[in-house]
Amino acid sequence: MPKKKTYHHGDLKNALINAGVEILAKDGVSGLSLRKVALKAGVSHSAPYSHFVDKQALIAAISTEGFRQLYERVSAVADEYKTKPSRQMIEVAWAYVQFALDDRDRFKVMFSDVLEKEKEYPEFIAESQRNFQLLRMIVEANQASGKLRSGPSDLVALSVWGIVHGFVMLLLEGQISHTVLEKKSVRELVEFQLKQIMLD
Amino acid sequence: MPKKKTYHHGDLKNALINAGVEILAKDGVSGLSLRKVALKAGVSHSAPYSHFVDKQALIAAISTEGFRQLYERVSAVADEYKTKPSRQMIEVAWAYVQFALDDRDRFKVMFSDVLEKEKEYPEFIAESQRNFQLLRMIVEANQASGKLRSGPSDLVALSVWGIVHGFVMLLLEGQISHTVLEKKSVRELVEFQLKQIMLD
DNA sequence: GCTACAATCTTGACACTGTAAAGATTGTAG
DNA sequence: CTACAATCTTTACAGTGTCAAGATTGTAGC
Repeated sequence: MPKKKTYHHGDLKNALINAGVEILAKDGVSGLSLRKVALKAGVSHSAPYSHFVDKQALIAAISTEGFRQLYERVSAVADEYKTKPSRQMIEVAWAYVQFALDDRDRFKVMFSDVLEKEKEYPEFIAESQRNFQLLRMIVEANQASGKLRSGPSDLVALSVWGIVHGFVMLLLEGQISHTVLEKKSVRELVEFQLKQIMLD
Repeated sequence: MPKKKTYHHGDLKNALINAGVEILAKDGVSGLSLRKVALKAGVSHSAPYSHFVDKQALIAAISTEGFRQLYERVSAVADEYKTKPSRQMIEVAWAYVQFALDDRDRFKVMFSDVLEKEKEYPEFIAESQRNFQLLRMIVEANQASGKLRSGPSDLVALSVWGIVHGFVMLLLEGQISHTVLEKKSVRELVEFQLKQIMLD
């Protein structure tokens, strides 16, 4: 897609989101400023305000887009292992972990307190709930094949998400001791985590 | 403790930490600025630099202090239920959750990406590992009484921490759907989470 | 095709932030 | 009592989010 230097950018909104993701990957969350994002997108420092009322709004958009991509990846994996109940859960969890490790700072932004008033961003809420519903369906499939305890699927899904998400967070924060990481690979650790909660 | 208006504050370092905690509770993480902290402590905006090289360093100190208090509470509860293996784990988890809910923003700061280069703050690392070792001991006690699966206690501790911590995070981020929260109290949800991983 | 409008982008400004440098004040070791 | 080191203030600067005013441009209606 060739870029003409017109006054009107054409697709600035998405350009800003992408620029934000790149900056996030390179400079981390503390390096993410509206002005840098604007600069990277090749517009003036105030241009973003035509598309986002706030810095928070841009962050919300970045997070929302992140959830969309997460959904893509997880649902693809879930689909791929649809016929293998014994592996589906671990592969889904692994995809989740990889997504986090792939883009650590974006993942952190998606879940951490950077976005303060989530309630004000309905798209963000919708997209994150869509992810939860996906997990819930996967959980129900696993319950049906006896891989997971029965019980309210939303609560069990919460457990599964919690155990994996908690692990990822501790991993990203560097709170998992070096000695543990030396003994097991991350993949093995995820597997171990899941085995604690899964039946067999 | 009466405050004399001397040039030398006397205990500015701790005063700054406490001021930081207060501001965190009132204005959240985005409202936490070095200058406000200094103002609240009654000193000039540059005074903090005599005690902390960075804003990050102050945040590290706040987090470290938070971990100390968390240790206090968790170890007290663990001790209290030392002779009741059936309840110890849930009470410990509940104390953890309450600690988070008590001071949401400080808890978030302790675990979220606000503190970027944790490695540079050995006290912070030490204090958080001390907490993990405490949990590990509790886990070993629960393994001994058959409440938890056997296996490497550090890994099992990781699972327990992960499942509770993940739940708390999702709770704090408002990612737990309203409908779930209507059906069960938070305490019940914690219990449900733990039951997924505990034996009986 | 022309025109008026609305969307988009730029410029300039402001208050607030973290941080550095230089100097003022004070406790304390010798 | 004095010199020094620790502590605190003052001043300054670049970077930040945000707002208001104006410039540019696509486009709907004639």
